[in-house]
Amino acid sequence: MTNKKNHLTTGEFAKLCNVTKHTLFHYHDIGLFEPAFSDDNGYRYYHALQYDSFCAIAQLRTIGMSLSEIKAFLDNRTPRQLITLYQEQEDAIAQQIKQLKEIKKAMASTRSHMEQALLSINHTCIQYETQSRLSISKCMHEADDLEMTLTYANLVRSIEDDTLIKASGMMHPTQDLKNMKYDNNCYFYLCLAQATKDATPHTKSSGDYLTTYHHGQYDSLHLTYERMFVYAETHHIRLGEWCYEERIIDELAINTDEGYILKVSIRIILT
Amino acid sequence: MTNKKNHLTTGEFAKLCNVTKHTLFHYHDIGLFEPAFSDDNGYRYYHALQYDSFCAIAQLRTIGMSLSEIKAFLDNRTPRQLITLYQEQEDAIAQQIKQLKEIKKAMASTRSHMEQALLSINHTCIQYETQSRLSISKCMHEADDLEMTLTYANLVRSIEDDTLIKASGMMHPTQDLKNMKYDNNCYFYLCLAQATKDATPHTKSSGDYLTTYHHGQYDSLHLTYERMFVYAETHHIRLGEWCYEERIIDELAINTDEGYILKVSIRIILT
DNA sequence: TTGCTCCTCACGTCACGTGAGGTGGC
DNA sequence: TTGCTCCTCACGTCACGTGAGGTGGC
Repeated sequence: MTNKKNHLTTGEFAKLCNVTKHTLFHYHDIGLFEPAFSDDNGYRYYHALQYDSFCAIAQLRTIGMSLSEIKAFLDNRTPRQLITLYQEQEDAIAQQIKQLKEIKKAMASTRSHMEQALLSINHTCIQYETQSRLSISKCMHEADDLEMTLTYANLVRSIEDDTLIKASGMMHPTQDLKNMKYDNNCYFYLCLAQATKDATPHTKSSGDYLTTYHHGQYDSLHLTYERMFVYAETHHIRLGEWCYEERIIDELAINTDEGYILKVSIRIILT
Repeated sequence: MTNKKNHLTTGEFAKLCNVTKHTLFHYHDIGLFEPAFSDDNGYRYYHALQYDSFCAIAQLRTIGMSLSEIKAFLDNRTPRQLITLYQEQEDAIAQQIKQLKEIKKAMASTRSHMEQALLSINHTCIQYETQSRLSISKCMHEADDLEMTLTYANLVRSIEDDTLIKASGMMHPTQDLKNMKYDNNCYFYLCLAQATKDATPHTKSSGDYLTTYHHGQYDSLHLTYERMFVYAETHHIRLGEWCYEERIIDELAINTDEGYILKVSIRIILT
């Protein structure tokens, strides 16, 4: 039997590796990493040179591999295999970085919209917006809550899982709203980080938009539109075809009963 | 009691939300998200308008919050709270991106070192290297395996948890190696992504290095050094103070008994 | 009635963490 | 002997997933 003096107990080896004893127990249990030998009384003894081996496992853990993947990899390891693994990981990381950047950007944008919304209560102004491509739902006519929800949920499900939704809302034909038909020919839309193949596209063109942040319930939305139309008329502004209602402060920021904040915007046609 | 016709069963609502029924069961269990009402026979019924509420939870899940954190957040949600949360998340994401970039870069670098090592077997050449700052261990004299491991492990533990190790190895005084004293005054070193306060720094200066990829066991390393010293002498090359042995292909890529590949490099002093 | 859905246990997964209760070595 | 370490259960955590076995509605 190997001399115990040259070996480390579970506790000692764990301290060396900066993990708890239980991690070593677990790795032993699943056969991923075993002590150099065990005593008759069940005591585990690790050899100092096993440290390298443990570090290899720890390294693969940090890149997110599961213990069974690590076992499989180490059982068949070759320099070529490692090179391939790293190549794959680098690609995956590049993907992740891209995703994270998009998420971060979307959050910052949402934040700034929220800040603006909290400042400008029901106040109409003119804002410039850049062009954006929207994915839109099927057209809705006099839809009830259930149908609307189903339509919206279908739109959300139609996009790929890892596509980020940067903004969402509803759009109405301006003419219908002027005629006080609030549930005719309206669509849900999503503004996505990447364009999706499946969903129907709609281009929200760049330009100046007559903009109001609507605070409160949906049923007072018609008042906001009426104010905007009056504003347009008194200022001799011609309005574009579509009215966009974008969700700025919703369920995520506030309880349903307190009312959302919507950013209502209608393009200004230069005459 | 509310009319069932206007409501969705667990299965229907789950499909809408793109999750399994069990997710809804679980959220119900922990009181995170409950059906609009339950029937006498225990059937759960969800209202279409609850979809928004579910989406809020799903959104917070995608940014990595735990269910209890989500519950706590939603219980106290305000637009201000959300803005703060997003700000924190953005900072955290920026950190993550930085980390991922470093990991990716380190992997690519390791990969290219490995590729080179696999091509250049025991062949001596001259390579230019940029300056790097190394964190070094305490000095070792005639240390055995155990002491060496302890020293190396201490060095590794001395750096902060999230600091990436880009490369590691050992350095010897060139003079000692020339005198065939292979375990005098040698140090372990780590090349870190960020400089750490605690560890002792050592600067590996930029310049041309006499370089060999040593394949095989440690005990044949002296042969490699002898070859390098002969090469230096025949080419009238003056060598720098330190010899660096960097681990290129180790436990992670190959089984211990097959022997590592080390990159041995000694700076060339211009005369 | 058939076929589908609903329900509630109860146990599994993943990589350990956290004691409890008992033993062994210096 | 004291104080520390070692061990093995066994159960907990997290966010569900996976059946089993039974019931209910159209």
